Amino acid sequence: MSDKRVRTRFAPSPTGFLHIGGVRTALYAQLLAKKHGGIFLLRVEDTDQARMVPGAVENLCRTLQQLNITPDEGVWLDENGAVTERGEHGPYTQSKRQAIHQKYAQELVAMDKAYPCFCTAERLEELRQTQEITKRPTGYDGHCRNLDKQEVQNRIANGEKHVIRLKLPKEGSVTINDVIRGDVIFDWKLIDDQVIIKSDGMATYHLASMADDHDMAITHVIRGEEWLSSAPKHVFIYEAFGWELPVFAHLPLILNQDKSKLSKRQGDVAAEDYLQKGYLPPALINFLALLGWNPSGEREIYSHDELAELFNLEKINKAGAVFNLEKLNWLNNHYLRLLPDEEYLALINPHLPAAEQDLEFKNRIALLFRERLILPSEISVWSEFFFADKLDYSAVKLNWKDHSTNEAIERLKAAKTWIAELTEEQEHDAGAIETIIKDKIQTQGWGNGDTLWPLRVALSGAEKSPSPFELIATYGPKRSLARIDEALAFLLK
RNA sequence: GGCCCGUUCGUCUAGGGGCUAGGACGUCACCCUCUCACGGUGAAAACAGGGGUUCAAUUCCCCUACGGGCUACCA
Repeated sequence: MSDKRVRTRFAPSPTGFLHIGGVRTALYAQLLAKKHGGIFLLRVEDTDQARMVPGAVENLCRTLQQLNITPDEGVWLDENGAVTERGEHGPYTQSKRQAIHQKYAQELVAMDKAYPCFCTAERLEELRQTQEITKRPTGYDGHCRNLDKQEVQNRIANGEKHVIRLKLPKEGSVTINDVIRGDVIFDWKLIDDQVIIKSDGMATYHLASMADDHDMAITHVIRGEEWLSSAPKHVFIYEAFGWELPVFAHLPLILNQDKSKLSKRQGDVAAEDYLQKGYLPPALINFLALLGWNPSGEREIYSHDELAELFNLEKINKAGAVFNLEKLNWLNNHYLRLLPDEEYLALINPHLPAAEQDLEFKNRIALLFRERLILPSEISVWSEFFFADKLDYSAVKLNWKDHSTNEAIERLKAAKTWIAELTEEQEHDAGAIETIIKDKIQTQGWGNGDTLWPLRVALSGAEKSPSPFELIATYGPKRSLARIDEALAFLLK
């Protein structure tokens, strides 16, 4: 490679949500640009008017920016959240480049590398059906490939509807050099004369994307594997114009559990859904980066910056990768635990009852369950008993194993006096509380189990919960004593 | 059907002509322990199959099987 500046791009079409696979494609493009001090740009491919979804561009940009995959150039969201463009190579929205695409198409026609085609949709449909019935490969039969020039001019002058097709070689082969897959050879005779300008005047992907990649000085075309089969057409266009080819990298697909292409049916594929559920951007980035690429070694955790430093196209895997939600969950828990307390608390607070006014109490609860959470929203289930007016003890056993109820009552009464004696410094210190209570238990000659179990169940109303020391520290003495009284009342009833 | 791509534990992967094939998630066991979670220790778990090449193939080549992508006036 020459030392020219690396320029990569992510070029989605605004047909709805941002697919999680698209996020990875965008991420790799950004990572490569970052690594080489280059430019990562966002271009919107909206040449198919029929599939346009209102608001999709904003949504796309917002999701990308939330994930810190903000483009250096091209389409982006300004401070007010409005869609704008920046950069010298614009416009970056393909529908605004129609005239440019038209000009390139005419040049191709002039060079005899493309031709107008007047075939109707009906004729094409008939052709396909005949081919299918006779079990021949489907494809355009070249009906308009060699029309008389004068006839073509007349028909166009008469306003006859037409498209422009590529005039591909009929023999020989073409070799695509892909950084990930090496040389891939295709026979020209098997490749269709692809439509590059539709009858509505809009270019198709094949022309639009190549023309724009060239005009925007893209050095590395990073895209999904589904494009590999059409790469010959793209190389043909580049070579027809004598343009220097970009580096091609066709990424392996992200798959469902059953190895089919990741689809909506089998889980969430929209990046925004993950964000909304509470998956953290660094966790998502870490996870996606390692889905199909690995810098070698045994590390699992990488920051966005570290990824940019280590990234390289050559180490991308060839095989598709199953989207492993379990691992994403593990990563999210990991990143949740790494968050500064302030940020963590801000994330959790919305999931705690708004009616509870004691913010300190709520914060202690949030911190208590931190290592158990995969998603912030899960706090509401874990912490439910803290906010309940009354606990229901009927479903749990307050006495330890085969110990008696009277024994449980005795231990709970003792615990009340211990809690009442806690100093202000001790009352929210689980460690100190543990030392004190264990010491008291020992002086009494009691056992940890027969004392701590009733105490913990009295405080939580549940068989499974954090330790009684943590519960006391989280509740504070007043609420702790009230809970124990509730349990006592239940036992003495 | 045709063309193209792929195949290391269940999953993500490391490795690469000679290794006890390594790590992570998940699973299981044990430890810690009043329960759960965390943490610690350990276990089960893979080179798709068949031919070559080679002193030696999981690694290189070929074939088969299986999986996937493409086969639009969609991207």
